[in-house]
Amino acid sequence: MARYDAEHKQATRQRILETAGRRFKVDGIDGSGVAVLMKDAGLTNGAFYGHFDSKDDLVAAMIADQLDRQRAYLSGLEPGIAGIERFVREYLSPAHRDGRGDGCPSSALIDEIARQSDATRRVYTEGMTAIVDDLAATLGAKGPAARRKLFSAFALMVGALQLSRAVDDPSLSAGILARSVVDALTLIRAAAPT
Amino acid sequence: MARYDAEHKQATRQRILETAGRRFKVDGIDGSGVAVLMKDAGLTNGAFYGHFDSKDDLVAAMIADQLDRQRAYLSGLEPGIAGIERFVREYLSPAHRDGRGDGCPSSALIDEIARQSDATRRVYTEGMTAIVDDLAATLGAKGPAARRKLFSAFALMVGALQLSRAVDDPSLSAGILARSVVDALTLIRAAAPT
DNA sequence: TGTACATCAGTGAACGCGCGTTCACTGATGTAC
DNA sequence: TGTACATCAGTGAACGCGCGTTCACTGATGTAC
Repeated sequence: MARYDAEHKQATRQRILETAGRRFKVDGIDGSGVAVLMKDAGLTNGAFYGHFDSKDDLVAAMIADQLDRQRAYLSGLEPGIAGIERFVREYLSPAHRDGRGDGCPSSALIDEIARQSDATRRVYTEGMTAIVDDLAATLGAKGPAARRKLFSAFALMVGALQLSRAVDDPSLSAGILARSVVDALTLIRAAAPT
Repeated sequence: MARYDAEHKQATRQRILETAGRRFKVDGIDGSGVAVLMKDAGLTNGAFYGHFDSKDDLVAAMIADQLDRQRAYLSGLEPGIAGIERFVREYLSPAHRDGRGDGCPSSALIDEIARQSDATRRVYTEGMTAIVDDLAATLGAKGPAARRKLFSAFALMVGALQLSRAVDDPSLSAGILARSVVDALTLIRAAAPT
């Protein structure tokens, strides 16, 4: 292979992270093999270890990357409660339910994250705290109580999306999403200062 | 091996279901091998296929069994809102967070359930609907709107327990549980007829 | 009552396969002279 | 300007291992005679 300029290897690593994120969210972490991940990224299995120490190392990096992307998406919304309402409606939509690969890493992987290495759980905790603190700031809410209220509201969103995916009855699935939009917005409004 | 009485094989099947339920909830479905499951149950790998057609078949039977147990547990609580409050507090407790193996199958496995066969998702949908309808009946609530409200409240409980397990900061984990008790009870009270 | 046999839950070795990981090798290009 | 060489991202075969599944076999007991 060619000798590349300085950014090339970094770009390949980023490409592996992107495609691995999608794969992991669709098939699970245990359900996705390194060889398949690399083929998705247009490479062969052997090249993996030039970019990551191990699959565990990739998992931690991929969680960090996914939460960075989610945070960036949220920072692009209009400020205040209006942007958050938009977020809640998009999150609890049939499109998000049916598009795991492009969706929220928490809703697709949280069961497995709880079983991962200390490093991965650390990175998840940091990423989620950053996101929730951003949301609190947008609402003008401060302090640990506001953070807890927003984590609780986010928990409802994660749980509702997961239930809507697990259930095989389309009208029940749609009903769960619709109801949880109302409930999530109620909890979020209660977290904003009056 | 000995020739056994009529109940023997049924009892063995039940033992496999119990131990598999615990294993799957601790290590995940993809993370638990048939040989290990059988060793847990005091048998060797080959005996498995005398009881189940495949690992997929076991997974569906195990989800049905786990939800049956959860439903039986709920039916043993005192009737009315008092029993439900007790359920919510036990569900969102540090003991449940730290005891995946003995806990709620939804909180441990819902990500994976969404990726399972049609048969497993069918069984999950039926089991969850039965549980939620029982809760609605206890509250004296009826109809699809009450069902949706209770599914939404249960989604909050599932999501909050999962978040409390995924996060590596003990005080954040405890804070999420404490806050979500309050929020879950608010949503459940709002689902009861006035 | 005593013995030969049918039953069948469970055993354990073996199957092909994909897993995570290692490593000797390739080959296009930047650099040195 | 032309050529030899060092670099290093990526290749692809191979490693030991555990996976889900199959199957010929075992052996204690109920039943037939």
